[in-house]
This record gives sequence, structure tokens and C-alpha cells, in this order.
Amino acid sequence: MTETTEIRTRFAPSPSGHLHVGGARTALFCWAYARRHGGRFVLRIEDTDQKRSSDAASMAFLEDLKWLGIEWDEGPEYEGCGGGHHGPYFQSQRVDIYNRYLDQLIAEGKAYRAFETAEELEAARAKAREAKTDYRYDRAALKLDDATIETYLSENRPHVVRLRTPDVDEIVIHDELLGDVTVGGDEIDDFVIRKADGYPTYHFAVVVDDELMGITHVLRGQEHLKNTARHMLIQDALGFRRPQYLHMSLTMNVDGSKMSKRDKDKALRRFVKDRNLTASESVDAKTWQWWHSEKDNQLDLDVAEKLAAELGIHLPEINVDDFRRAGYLPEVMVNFLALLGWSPGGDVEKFDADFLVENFNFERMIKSPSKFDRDKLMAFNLDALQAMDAEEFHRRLREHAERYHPEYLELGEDRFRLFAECNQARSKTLEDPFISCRFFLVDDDAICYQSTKTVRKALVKGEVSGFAHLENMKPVLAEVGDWSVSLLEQAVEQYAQENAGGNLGKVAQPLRVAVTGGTVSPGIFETLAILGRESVLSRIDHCLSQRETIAATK
RNA sequence: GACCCCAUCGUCUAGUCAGGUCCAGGACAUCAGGUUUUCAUCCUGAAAACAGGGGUUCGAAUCCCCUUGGGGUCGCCA
Repeated sequence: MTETTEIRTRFAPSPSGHLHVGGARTALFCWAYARRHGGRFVLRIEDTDQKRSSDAASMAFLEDLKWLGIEWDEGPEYEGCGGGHHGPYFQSQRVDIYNRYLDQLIAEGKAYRAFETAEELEAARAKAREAKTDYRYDRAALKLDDATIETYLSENRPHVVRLRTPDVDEIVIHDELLGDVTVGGDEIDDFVIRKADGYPTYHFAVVVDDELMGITHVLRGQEHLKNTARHMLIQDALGFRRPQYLHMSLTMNVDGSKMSKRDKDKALRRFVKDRNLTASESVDAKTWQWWHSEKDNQLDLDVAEKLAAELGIHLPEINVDDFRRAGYLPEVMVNFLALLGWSPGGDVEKFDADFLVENFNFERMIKSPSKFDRDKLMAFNLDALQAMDAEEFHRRLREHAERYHPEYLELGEDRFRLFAECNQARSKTLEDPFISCRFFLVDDDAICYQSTKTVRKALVKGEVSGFAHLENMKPVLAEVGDWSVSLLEQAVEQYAQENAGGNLGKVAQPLRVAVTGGTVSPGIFETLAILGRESVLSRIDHCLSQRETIAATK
């Protein structure tokens, strides 16, 4: 009894690299629903497309799921996740199973072999387009007699297997969100269920696997709505039970276009096309040609990134990994993703994964498509960062540094800790400190002073110029006993009290510019403390040495 | 184009299923003030929506219909 009523959901990505946010949201809801009901969440890899499934690197989404805390009970084994008794969880390893069912359908006359080539079919489709009619497979192969089929088979003619769809008026999909959706029976033709290469199509593999893996609830994007009708037909032909379906609305880009993992590729293509580029340093000629030969051919992510860097364009953040790299927190991503298509009701919008598991239900899912608003995500991330205690922020920032900015680790334990402390309040992402504080890593005499109005204001302008204050403060700083934030503060405050009418800004800004090259940095005392006495004094000298140049620029 | 889905501030949404307490609430973004050693925060305030039209009803953001708009699908991709 418990075995048959156990809730089982699955997330079934194709192994095409990193997880994109739309997929992450689907996975999150599948996971949350299973957890909510004490069921199991299955991860299955849909790698039946030989053209697109290639190396192990394309399993990067496992890491993404794990990072988000979406842990799968069954599926590929990865860092404590996966395993299970319904495997293999790679469809490419289940071909025998599919063939068994395929043979059965053929024997029963519920499916049949078809020998048309892809080109022939494409021609037929083109013709239908011209005639402004809907293309539907004409069932020509159904009329082949057994002898002909035998002959073709003995000739090893490539062929597909098509489902002989029953002639029904309509197919009614019971959707947990949308209610009953009716698809006309004539809208589904005898679609292909096994490709010429011997692999099942997505439709067939999904149905067989969902049955054999005991999937009870299928949550997926609304783009699958019509596919569900096909899947129901296969289930009926095979005598399988019907899982419950829920088709959720899609997540769109802010410009209204569908948020797709192909967006990066699209951005590159558009740029290359606009500029009429015919070659690139980052992409070898062969790959370049392959990429141009068909618009579905996508560059590998690392190649795409190299090309983007070469062309100087920013690729849209689409993958979970992009957001990780950009310094967003996994718990914020989970929160934000959950809000895209589900709402707990009332004014509640900040919550964690436990809350989601406690409260997730189908009733409160949103039917209409939503746009992915980065500003709001950023605001959520800021709030989460600010709510963190200092120790936690330090730990997270260090993790981020280890992964993306190891050069900052060279500051050493103590200085990195201070670096974290003084950056927390001013950070919206874990990435912020590393992009805004590069001056910490630069040689003292390599500091380059920005030629901006604010820099000149800090250094040149005023009754007593910033340069003058710097001169005067040098001996003061040189004599600060213990080079600590508190003593530095004391010394500089006192100097400001005596020489700038207590106006700290008058002396803090010149200092800031002298040691960082610009007008933006963490708190000045922390900044000085991290740099160290020697560096600070030497940067002040460096700054003063450029007095003429800085004053002369306009 | 055909078929399907959807429709509250610019955006995410609460309210819709069980019509009145909603001249519509929250959040992000925006704008205006304020705090602050810079940036970022933070505080206060403002502007901002029931797509349009018809019904049903004493009463409609809520129910029905049409129009319009947005999205999806139309592969030997998944």
C-alpha cells in the first residue's frame, strides 16, 4: 500500500551543460512536492539525442542542483545524491527496455515502421506550408504490405517507428493547474516514437520511464501541454497508468521573450550576424562552420564565453551557474525561483526551502507566465546578505573567493577577515567586494588616479586642499602606534578635529583617493588597516608625486 | 496561419474558486526628501493597476460571453 501511494516526482533534463533557471524552477517544484508529501524525487537524464549528448562535462547541472540544495533521492550518483532501484537513470542505457515495448506495439499493430527520409518529410511539410494547411503524416507507410516491409528491412533501409494513433475526436488532459484541456484528436498525427538511429524519441522514453520508475506526478513547463496528449496515447497503447499532470507557466525574459538556455547562443549569433563576422580567434574554423551550418548547433559554454570576451559582449545570465558566479546566494535563488510561479499568499514573499516544503501546493501556483526580474532578485540578495551575521558572511565570501577570486586569499587570514567585515554592509552580491576592491591587490606605485571631477575635488579643491591634508597626515599616520582600525580612527578623527573643523569627509576623501585611486571604497579606516602602514604611506607619496598631473587634468 | 493556455501597478504578486469588509494590499523598480567619511545601505513620503466591451446580479477585480493583448505548440530536439 505505501509502495503504491508514495508520491514520486522527477526532473528529467537533457545533459546539455549547466542548469538554466527555468529548469531549476521546475526541479525545485518537483522536489518540493515530493518532500512535502514524504515522497521521492527522481533525477533522470534524457540523453537520447546522439547529436547533442556528448561528454561528461555536460553533466554540470548536477553541481547546480546540489548547490541550490535540490537533492535527488534517485538518479545519477553524485556527492551523496542518487542511486536507487529504478535505474539505469540514463535513457541511453535503457534502449533494450524501450525496444521491448516498441516490438510489442509493432506486433500488436499499434505502431508501425515508416521508411520516409527526413528530407522527404521536410519536403512534404514545406508543401503543406505553401498550401497553408497543417502538415500531418499521411500514414503512407501504414499501407505497405508485409512483403515490402520485409524486403526493406533485409535491405537495412533506415526507418523510424510511428505510433498508430487511434482515431478519436478529442483527448482531454486533466491538469492539476489548468483543469481539463481538450486537444483535438486530429491534431496529433502518427508521430515518431523510435528514430532511425534506434533510439526512442523523447515521447516514448518519457512514457516508459515514468511508468517503470513509478512516477506519480509530472510537473513540467506549459510547452509540454500538447506533448502530454501524445504521452497519454502511448500510455493507452501500452496499458500504462496515467500520472497526474501539472503544466506550469513559463518564465520569460524581461523583454517578453522566452527565457531559454539558447539565449547566450542567440546573443552571439545576433552580434556576429550584425557585424558580418566570418571568423574568430576563440573559435576554430571547423567549429565556426558547424555553428553556422544550423541554427540549432550551439557553441559549448566555455567556447561561447571566450567568444563573448573576444567580442566584448555580455552574455545574458541564464544558468544557475551564471548567478552563482555573479555572487547570488543559493537560498535567495531558491526563494526567488519559487516566487516565479507560486505564491504562499498574503504578503509573504521571503522564505526558505523548509518553508517551501512545508507550504508548497498546486492550488497556489500561478497560471500566467512571469518575467524574471533581476532587480528584485538583487534586492533579495542584498537583504539576505545584510541579514547574515558577520561570521557567516565571512565564510560565504571566502568560499566565493576560493572558487572565483583566489588571488584575494593572498591577503592572508586576518586581512581577508577584515576585508569581509568592511564589505558586508556595502555588498549586494558576493561578487561586489572583489570587483570594487581590486586596489588592494595592486602594487603601491601602480595605483592609477581616475581623472574625474570627484577625484580632483577631493585632492585639489578646498581652502586646504586634499594634497595638503595628505602631507600633514603623513607624520600622524606614521606614528599611529598599533595599526588597527580603532587607533587609525582615533588618529584621523583627532586630525580632522584639529585641522578640518571636525569634518571627517574633508580628510577621509583625500586619503581614500590616495590609497585606492578613486572615490569609492570600504570604510576608510578598514581600508587603511588592510593595506598596512607601509603601503598607505607609500601610496600617499605616490599620490603626492603626481600632484601636478592630477591638478592639471580637467 | 491553425490549435492550446493566460490576463490586477513598469515587474513579481495578494485579493478571484465560496460576488459586498477593495475608490484594490505588499514587494522590487521609479520619483521627492532625510541620515551617512565615499559607494552601498537605511528612514520618510509620492506616483503607479483590476486590458476593452457586453451581460448576470441589489451589488463584479471576482461569474459568463465577445474583442484585444501576451505566451506556448506545430521536428527522426527534449
